[in-house]
Amino acid sequence: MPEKITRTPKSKIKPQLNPNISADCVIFGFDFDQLKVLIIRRGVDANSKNTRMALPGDLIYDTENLDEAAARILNELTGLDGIFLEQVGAFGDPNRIKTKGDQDWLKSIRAKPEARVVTVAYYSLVKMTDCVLAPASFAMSAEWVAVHDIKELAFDHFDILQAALKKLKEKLDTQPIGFNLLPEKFTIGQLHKLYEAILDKKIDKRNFRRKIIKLNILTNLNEKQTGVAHKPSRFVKFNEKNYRKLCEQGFNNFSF
Amino acid sequence: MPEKITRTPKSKIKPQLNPNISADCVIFGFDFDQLKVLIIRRGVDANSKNTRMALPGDLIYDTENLDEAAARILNELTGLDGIFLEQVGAFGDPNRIKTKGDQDWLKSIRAKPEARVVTVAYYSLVKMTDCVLAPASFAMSAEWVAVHDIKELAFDHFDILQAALKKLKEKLDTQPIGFNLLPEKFTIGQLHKLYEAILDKKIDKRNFRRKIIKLNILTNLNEKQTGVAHKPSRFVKFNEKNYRKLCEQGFNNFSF
DNA sequence: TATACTTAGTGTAATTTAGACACTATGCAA
DNA sequence: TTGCATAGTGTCTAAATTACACTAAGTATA
Repeated sequence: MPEKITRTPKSKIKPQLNPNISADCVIFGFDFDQLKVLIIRRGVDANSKNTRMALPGDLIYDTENLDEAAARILNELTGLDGIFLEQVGAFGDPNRIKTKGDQDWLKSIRAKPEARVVTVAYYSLVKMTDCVLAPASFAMSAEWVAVHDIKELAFDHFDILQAALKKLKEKLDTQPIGFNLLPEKFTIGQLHKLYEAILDKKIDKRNFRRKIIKLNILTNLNEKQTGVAHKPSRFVKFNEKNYRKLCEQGFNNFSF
Repeated sequence: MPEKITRTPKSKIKPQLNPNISADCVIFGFDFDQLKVLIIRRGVDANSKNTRMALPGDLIYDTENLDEAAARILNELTGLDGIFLEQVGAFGDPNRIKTKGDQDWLKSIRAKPEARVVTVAYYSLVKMTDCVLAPASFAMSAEWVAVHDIKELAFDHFDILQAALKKLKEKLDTQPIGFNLLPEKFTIGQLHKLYEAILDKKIDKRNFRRKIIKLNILTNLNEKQTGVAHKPSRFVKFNEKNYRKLCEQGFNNFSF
């Protein structure tokens, strides 16, 4: 039996950043058209024009667990709490932060820029409109960038992004997590477009509708779109109760 | 473009163990009946009878990457090289090594037993008969234990084992990795039993055979079982060429 | 040497799922 | 009033899944 452990008062008062372990977040959003990622820019110095694009991340405190560290980073940058967050994995090549450009940057922000750092990557699904982007301690600025437009990132962040994308696609195949990227009210057409954006392929409209409707996890709202230059769609919302019921039955296939 | 980096001579000559990062391995084996895991025992002191069961693991060197660290641990314990090895994820609760029993043990083997350690877990599939179990630096002894019989392990190793099992099951759903647990020559009946052991459920014999045979990744050998008290089965072997061909076509469903 | 025991090896029918495919409806814009 | 854009709907075919029961061949035993 694990015993109850109290943290040392010291660490409670002054939590220490661990120089060897960081957390990075791949924060996905959807603008009803493309899959986006929240990318931060940091310069070598405060006024630098020589900025680098990277995933938001930070060293972790010795008092927080990995999930908490990721949630903290997400919160500092977006103001959001209680968000879908899942680990991608650990990335720890000894040379992952050793290119010249990365080192110049690190020297400006870390006490021990040359320390070996293993990072634990997370991915998160957020409603873009809920985000209030704040200049967090670790970022000069933050912006949404279309996944397709990202060709290069600092450190090994491009690899991390690709791993997160892969994980997201796999997850989407077995669980309807896409709702996390949409507002409370949405249309089936928007959901359809979201799946196409994430899976990066065309999905037949009628087959998609049939399959998602059969799951019985959408509740029809008596409300139509307004102000759109086409036939308005009915709004639906995600039915969490039915979803839980479905999960209990051991539901695990939702691939297209 | 990442620049070419040379390691400092210092770290080449005297690699340092990083006190904050470890790797743990969940090494699976199959004895034609049950799914087994390689479990080590360590005592508080050399002659201790008060041993604890744990997963093999060790702090990592600052010069090796995470995959290499896991491969090193696997190799030190089993003598094996070039083995299926996949990351499960990082486990880093600040209290994961803080129970009294764990600390007593750690004090006997680590320079900084109270240091916060994040561990990166891997799982591996090996042919049990190929293993030559050696008392590695981090183990008093090693033994194969049936997964079903493991109720408790040191640290958070029980959680890690469960996560590895989950990952293994998911992987088995999309790729025929089970061959790694069987000898070169095996029977379809043995493979069938392996799937039942891993997925922990009965699978219809005829449906299993039909599905695996249709994949065309088994080569029939002109050799029968001998010395078995029943109708002998024909041996087959895994056909890697056909498997690669299959993978190129984007094969990804092998669930039962 | 006959019988029991054990696993090998085989086919079919019913149901469910996946995939391809085309038209009408409705609101706004020009 | 016409055009434009997306909403919303059904059917057919092929493929996959599931459930299910007997004979074959070798060893062990009485």
